[in-house]
Amino acid sequence: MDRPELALHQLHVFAVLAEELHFGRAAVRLGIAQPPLSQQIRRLEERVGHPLFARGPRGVSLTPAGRELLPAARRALDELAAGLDAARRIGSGTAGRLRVGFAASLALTVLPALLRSYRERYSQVDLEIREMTTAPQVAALHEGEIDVGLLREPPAAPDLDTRVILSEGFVAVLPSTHPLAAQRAVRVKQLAEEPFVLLPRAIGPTVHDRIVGLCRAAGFEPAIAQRAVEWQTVAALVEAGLGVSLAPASIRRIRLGGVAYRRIEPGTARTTVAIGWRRDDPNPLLLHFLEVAHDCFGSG
Amino acid sequence: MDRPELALHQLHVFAVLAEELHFGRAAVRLGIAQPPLSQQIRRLEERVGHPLFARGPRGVSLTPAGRELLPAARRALDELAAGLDAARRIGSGTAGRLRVGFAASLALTVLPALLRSYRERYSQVDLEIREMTTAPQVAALHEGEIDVGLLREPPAAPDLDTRVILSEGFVAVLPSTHPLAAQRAVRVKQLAEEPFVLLPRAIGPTVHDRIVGLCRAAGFEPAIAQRAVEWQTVAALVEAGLGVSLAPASIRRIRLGGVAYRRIEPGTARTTVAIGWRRDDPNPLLLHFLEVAHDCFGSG
DNA sequence: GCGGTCCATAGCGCCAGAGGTATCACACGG
DNA sequence: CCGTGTGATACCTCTGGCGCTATGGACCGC
Repeated sequence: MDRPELALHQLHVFAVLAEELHFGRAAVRLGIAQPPLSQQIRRLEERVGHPLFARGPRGVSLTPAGRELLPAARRALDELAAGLDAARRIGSGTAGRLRVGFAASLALTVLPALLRSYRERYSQVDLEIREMTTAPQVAALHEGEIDVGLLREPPAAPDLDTRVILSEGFVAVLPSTHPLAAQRAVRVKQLAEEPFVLLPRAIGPTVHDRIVGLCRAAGFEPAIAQRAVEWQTVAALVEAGLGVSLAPASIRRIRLGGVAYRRIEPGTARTTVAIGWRRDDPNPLLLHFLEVAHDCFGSG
Repeated sequence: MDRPELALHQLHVFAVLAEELHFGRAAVRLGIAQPPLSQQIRRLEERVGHPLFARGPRGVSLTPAGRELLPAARRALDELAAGLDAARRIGSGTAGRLRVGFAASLALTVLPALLRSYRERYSQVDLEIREMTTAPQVAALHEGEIDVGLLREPPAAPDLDTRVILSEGFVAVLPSTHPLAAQRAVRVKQLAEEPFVLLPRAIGPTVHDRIVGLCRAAGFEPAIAQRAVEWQTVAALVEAGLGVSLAPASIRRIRLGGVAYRRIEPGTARTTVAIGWRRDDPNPLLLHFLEVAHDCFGSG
């Protein structure tokens, strides 16, 4: 590509004059005096190599060469104005596309609140959310496949930054008719003989292993009677009496009439949810997303 | 439309850097040193208001804002390069559109030679030829409907310039078997008893009236036995024995085996063909057309 | 012929910015 | 730990060209 021969400024002047077809009026519209306008046009014509306007005593008219150049000039000006505008919107983070990965265990808890808040503030941003477990999220962040991830138990990765947005305990999920639901807190050991409803391990290996780990720490292997791919379904199955479950506390947001959530004892076990991103990612949308997350979940 | 905020030059620099993704190489391609390139990019980024490149130690990459601006910049640059090129071609008269009016009596004589010569030299010019008699041509020139006209017996019009490209006598058109074809020249009077083949007056009133005038000057009213809208047809009808004709000498270019063209006496009557154009027309195609006409038909 | 309209020309002041050189800061690899 | 390659920074020069005012010159209508 050759160096551009024309100045955009002159093309603008040209376009205005081509509309007015009158040096005086065009100069007024441009906010300059008439002689400078004449100069600009002359300079442009010199660069083009041919006259663009035919000067008459009753105003001016375009020459064929001018008629040919005009649409190109207009398109170029519009193109740039639009492109610049779009670039600025993206640069300022008020528009663009943000690809968000999330762990399945967050699909009905932190994710909706976060996305809703974000959408409210940045309605022009195209959010692309993708469900994936923690390890693939880390890989996808590295590959640039996603811009931000919502991770359970964030691993430390060299090029990634993470911020914990939620640290929560576990709760027992019980049918409200269950005897244990009468207690304010449930000892994990008390669930030893109960059938369990859990997510398949493949969906959320991290949280799955934590839950199974809790049971083992209490001295039993949970008897998994039923699997369900969404926490909502897990809750529904518990409500239907198919079993009990242990889940991160944020599951409380799923409110079902026949389900009771009870603090467990010991309550020391906690699981963290973090937001992760490429440390060197300059994308302003990311910063905004982090801000929104901060506002949503405190200074976690 | 607002004043443009960017300099095309910077967009060019931007586009090159976006291709190379390396300040050093881009600077070489641009033929400048590296620091000025850094400055250009910085200036552009300042105007846009956001970084366009993410600088890394192993080269640079585009930010989302940069990715958004790049296609717009490229399109604008291409647009302008193409538009400028087209405008120059038109300005220099090597491309464009030229609307040519012509009198029917020239359709098979001067017109083809002229157009062929012109097309050879200016192959990119879009020639639009339109058959019309002299008076409408003059009007069409005034209206800007045509750019140049080929006129029989050009009238003097205030805003039009004309140049005679051909001044020719008349010839008798005879079947080659006709007794008069044995003579080298024919007196008009000798045609008094012959049936005539002529164009309808509406097609070429000027030349038609000149021919009828020749007969009257020789003392008779021509008996028009047949009309034909093209001179080629006239010649063919003469060949077929339907009559004789009088025609401008350039009709000789229509070569038919059974037709003889003979000089007439007295040979003083001449008809002129002129090229006409708007005096103030800046169209360079017109100048070229006049040049070609000059070369084709001498400095007449 | 005179004033009005319209564009071109001349000459001037001024500064944004393009380009240069020299040097720095940083990251990475041996 | 030091060389190498990357881009950034500092500082300088110089000029292109933008805009101004004042004036010229062509044309038109009254």
